[in-house]
Amino acid sequence: MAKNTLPATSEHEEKLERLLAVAAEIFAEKGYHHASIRELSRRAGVSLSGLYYYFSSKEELLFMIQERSLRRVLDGLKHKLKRSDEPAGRLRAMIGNHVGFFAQNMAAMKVLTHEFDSLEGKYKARIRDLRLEYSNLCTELLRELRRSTGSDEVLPLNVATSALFGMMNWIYTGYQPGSSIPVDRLSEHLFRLFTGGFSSSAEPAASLERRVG
Amino acid sequence: MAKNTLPATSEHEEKLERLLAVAAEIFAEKGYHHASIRELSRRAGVSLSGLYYYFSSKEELLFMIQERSLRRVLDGLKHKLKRSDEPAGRLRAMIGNHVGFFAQNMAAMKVLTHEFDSLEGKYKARIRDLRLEYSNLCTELLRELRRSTGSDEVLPLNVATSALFGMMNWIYTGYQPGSSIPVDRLSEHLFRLFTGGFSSSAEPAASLERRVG
Amino acid sequence: MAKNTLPATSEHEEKLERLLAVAAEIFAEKGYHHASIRELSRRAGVSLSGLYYYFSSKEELLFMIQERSLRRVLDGLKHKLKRSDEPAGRLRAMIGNHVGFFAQNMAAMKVLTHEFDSLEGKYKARIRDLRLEYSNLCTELLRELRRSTGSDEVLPLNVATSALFGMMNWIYTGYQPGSSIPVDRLSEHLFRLFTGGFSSSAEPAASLERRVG
Amino acid sequence: MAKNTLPATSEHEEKLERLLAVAAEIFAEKGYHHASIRELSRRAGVSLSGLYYYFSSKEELLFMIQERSLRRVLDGLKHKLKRSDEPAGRLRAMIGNHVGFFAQNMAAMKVLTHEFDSLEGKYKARIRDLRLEYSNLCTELLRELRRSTGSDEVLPLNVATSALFGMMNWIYTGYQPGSSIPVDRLSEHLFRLFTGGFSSSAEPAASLERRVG
DNA sequence: AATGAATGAGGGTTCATTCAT
DNA sequence: CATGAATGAACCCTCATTCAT
Repeated sequence: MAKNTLPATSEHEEKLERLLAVAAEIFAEKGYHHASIRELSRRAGVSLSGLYYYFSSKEELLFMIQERSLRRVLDGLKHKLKRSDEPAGRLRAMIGNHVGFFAQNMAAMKVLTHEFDSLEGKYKARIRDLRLEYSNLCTELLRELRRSTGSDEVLPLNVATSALFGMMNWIYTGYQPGSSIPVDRLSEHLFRLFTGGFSSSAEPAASLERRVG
Repeated sequence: MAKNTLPATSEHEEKLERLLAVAAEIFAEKGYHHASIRELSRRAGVSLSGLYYYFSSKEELLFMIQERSLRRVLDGLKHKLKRSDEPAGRLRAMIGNHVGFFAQNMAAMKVLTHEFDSLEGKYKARIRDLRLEYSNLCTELLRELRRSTGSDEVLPLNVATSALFGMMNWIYTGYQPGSSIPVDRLSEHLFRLFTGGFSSSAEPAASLERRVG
Repeated sequence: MAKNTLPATSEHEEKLERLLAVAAEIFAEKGYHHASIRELSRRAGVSLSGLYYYFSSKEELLFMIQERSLRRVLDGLKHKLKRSDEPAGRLRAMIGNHVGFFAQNMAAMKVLTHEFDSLEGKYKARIRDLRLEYSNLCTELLRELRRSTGSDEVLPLNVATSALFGMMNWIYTGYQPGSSIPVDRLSEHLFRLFTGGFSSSAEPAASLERRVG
Repeated sequence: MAKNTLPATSEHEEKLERLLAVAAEIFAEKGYHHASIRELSRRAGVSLSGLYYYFSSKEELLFMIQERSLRRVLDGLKHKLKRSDEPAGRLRAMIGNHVGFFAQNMAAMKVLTHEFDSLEGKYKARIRDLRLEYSNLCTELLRELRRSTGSDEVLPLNVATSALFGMMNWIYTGYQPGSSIPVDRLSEHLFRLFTGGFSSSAEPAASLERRVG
């Protein structure tokens, strides 16, 4: 009976999405605090006050950008993990998912990695929870992998997780579009670099030192 | 009497140093753009206008913090590199130097890693040069190491460098003082994690997959 | 069927009346200028733009609240005055009417007493006229009373009128519902307090001083 | 030794006082919420931001106006009460003090009587305390007076206090400068009007009714 | 060497109101 | 009748910086 059965993405949602994209670009370029709603208004072609129909504060804007990015990364990851049972493949999927998403949503991901502390109160708490969920999931993958390779490593898993995220998030620092390696290759490089050190345990490092000593 | 014969470190320099330290803390806490000179004035116990005797703009303040940190890291590294000839030891020295410095100058190092894009014009150019020098030096260490282990890796060295810096810089994200591993152990963990993957080349990764497959 | 034959109180009028009541509450709570049409929209469950079908501006809203209240007070008073011929009874009726109406329409009456100056132009003029009519009627009652008691008071009647309104309007300042005296008693108190001073002329005050001196 | 021994009123304090006076005028004219800091800036000949050197928010401005007025009224009253021991004289002093202060500081006093609810939080609490102190002191004066005249009135003292403040505060509603009675006479009128009713208790009112009935 | 006082530019946000649908 | 979406004007406030002293 209804003229249009509600589409998956309403016009309203579409416009909000577009605003979030533009805002993410500005936040990524200038940093959250230096960015101005007035510039968003200009770039989006919407009046300053008109923006507030779509969000209720600059901070909510930041929150929405971070939340949607994180959710999409997490959902993508969970979906991919269903396809693989063996630990190395699962870690490879995780890295591929993260790096791939980063490459395709550079602005939003930069905001996600750089502007967590710009949030406050409830917003911050909710993003912290999501981040924790993501990071715990990742730590779990590492635990599986370690168990499967039988290495009795002393490297604390949280340090490993941190290092892995550091590698993945830093790689696009100072990135110039077009000047770089295809995402697939990059992911594979990072995967090997990390698992090489992570799975080889203390011994290979020792052997390395012997070899080079 | 000798008030005016310039001592090795003049009173003026000492006070500037103190201001830089306080400023670094504020910048680290709130981010450069959100931080306010007023707060520096408050925390340092100096009048707002009095501050401008020691620096000429907020941006110069940011520049000085970054420049001094980078120089000290670089100088420390160069000094330590003199003591060792073998590639693995030299890389270990580099990681130890960076992580150690980070742990001891958390605020300044956070500013260094987070606020490069907040600089502009000449300031930005000069910090870029120093960063490049540091990063090139690091890439050189990796090249030495690869040559010495004989691995004909396809992993591009700039990717490796990026990944290494990512690991080192990320490790103190969300750091809570007192709740963590001693710096020496942390450095060693990172060293092994990185070199394990970096030096084992494609083969170990392949063997890993065989093992887990 | 009779949807379009205008009833004594049309649906339209009923809804307007409800809106005026809600608006009066908001204006009383926050003051006219601080109150927002958005809040009226929220509390009344009508869309922001939907409101403008019932009134054409925020100021008209304020005007309507004041006008209707004043008219009802005035009409009530005139009606009651028909029942009594003796001056004291007529003044008592006036006070009872005012205080009673205040107690039953606290919000609207607060708006009436507090927000006259928030009106402008024609709206203000029309309310001023009504206020004047009310106040003149009241002054007339005082004149009757004075004549009947034969007191040759020097107290100017407009001062007396002002004082009387002050007493009546102030009494509900900081009023907490339920914590107070019944309206009838309150009216009687005010009536006696006022007439006691008003009718006793200069002499009793002198005697008072003698007594306490 | 000091160049100038600090004067009772520093230049800074003088300027603040001037700003408060101008602000009080604007608040009195347009109401707190409708008044704009921009207009204060214009009328005071100080830049918008320059104002914030003297107060930290619009609400603090309102608070300072109310607090200083109240304190001056209270201090003036306490001082005058020292001179008189007999209850009627003390009440007369109270009314004279209040009305006199109102006449000389019309703007500030209008703000004090109209904009209490525009305050919030701590500011509101502190003004409420002062108001309470004033109102309690006034109630005490009434209690003394009643005791001394031996009248066993049933009129509750808080109603009497309310009525008295209502009379005093309302008298300048719609006041036009120059068009009015001298303050002294006005005070005396109000004093007699109030005490006449307050002290004559139920009997005179009864006699009045008999007379007029 | 240091400061109190002042400023222009710009920030985020709210508001009453309108208009196509 | 009623609404979702949009707007221009105005709001309070903060900031880095300056300058006379």
